Amino acid sequence: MEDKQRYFLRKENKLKSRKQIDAVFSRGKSFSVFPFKVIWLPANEKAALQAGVGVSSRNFKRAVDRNRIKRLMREAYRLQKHELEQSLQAAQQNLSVFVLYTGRELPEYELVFEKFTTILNRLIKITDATKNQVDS
RNA sequence: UCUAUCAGCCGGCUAUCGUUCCAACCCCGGUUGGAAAGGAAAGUCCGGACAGCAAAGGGCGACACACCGGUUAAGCGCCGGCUUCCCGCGAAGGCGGGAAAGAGAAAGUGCCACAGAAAAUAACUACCUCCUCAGUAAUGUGGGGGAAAAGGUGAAAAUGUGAGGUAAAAGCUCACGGUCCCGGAUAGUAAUAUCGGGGAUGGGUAAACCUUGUGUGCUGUAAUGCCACGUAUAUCAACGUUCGAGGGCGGCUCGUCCGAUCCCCGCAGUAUUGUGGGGAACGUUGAAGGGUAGGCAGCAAGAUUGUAACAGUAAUGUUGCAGCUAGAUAAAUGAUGGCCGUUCUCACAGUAAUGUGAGGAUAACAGAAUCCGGCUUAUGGCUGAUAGAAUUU
Repeated sequence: MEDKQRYFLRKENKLKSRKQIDAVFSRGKSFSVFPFKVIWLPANEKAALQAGVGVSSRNFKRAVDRNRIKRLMREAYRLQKHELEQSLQAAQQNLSVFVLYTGRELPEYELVFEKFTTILNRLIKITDATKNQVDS
């Protein structure tokens, strides 16, 4: 059969530069999948897909809780992002995504995993739609 | 068994998928190996290291500190001692524990709730005395003065007791005390204690202003140094132009800004040239502005960690031996399982200790961001030591 799918999440796949993040926030479009808010921008100079996660320190005062949520989000993203990558490759597009947690309570891992499935599906739909626009 | 204090530790092994850094290897983005949060990493409250800027000297102001000695790189920390106050024990000398907002109230100003006549230039009642009036008188009315000894109030009422003294009294005088000041002896490094001498007799409050003494330049690792990149006769003002092409500003960079020099014009001269003016270029200062926010160093071997011995009442120090122990930057150290251990609940067996099975939990407070020494705050469980209390034998 085919090779086993690898689930990397390296430095190159993360949205790290302050400039890039500011660009995503100022020019990107967004949608919500409670308790998450997704901001995306169909452009990226450095890689095909870069993603970042964030938690407001207004809702979570302690750094321990913020770290926990960000770790859960990264884990859920890491295990499910390969489909989005394939679809991007097919559409020949680059994408920057930033996911914010807007809830006020500590989430369970199962919930985060589920919600990320729907988030990634919507992103795939969006890329397919833009692809069709380009084609037509 | 419970409470308090101190010290130590926070599960172990393993599977799958991953993260950051380091090293090695090669097919150059993969493989293998190693390392990867805390006692508070927190608050940013003190003190330093390190770095940059500033800097003649003095005064005013502001802020901090305030018994003594030791300790330390340093400190408002820590250790030991002194004084005062509080609590307990004791017949007492004293002992044990705790706290201190521990310089000055005799430089000045202010304030002192309620109660009380009055809270600081004390006369309400009661006391003494003088005058007036009434009355034979005792005495009483009104007014003046003396007087802090008595009363009650209060956290606090003008230094306590006794004697003299007086119309009544009063440190008014005397004796013994208390408190404060000055100078002395003894003990102690000193704070201070004890003893004796002289003088004074002023209520409290400085966590009221204040006074005295001592100390303090400012900013912080986004410090700071270096590299790369960006744009190109492309801002304005002032002053200026030689031995060499850089300097300065900003977190960084560009640009503004300027020089050597170059160009143009006038005048003198045949000419090299001299001189004057203008422009460009550039230097310094100031004002205003655009872009970028990437990389490296700082940045991980140190007032280092563990341990032993020695010195010291202790804080702490010295020496020996062993070890290397996170370095991210939208910020790594994780997610999901399994077994063992610990613990809780239920069921069964057993007099009981306990055993078996099923189910649950696996910890609280909390996440490095330049690094150390402290302080403060948040904190569940287990183990050990010490002290106290209760119960059983």
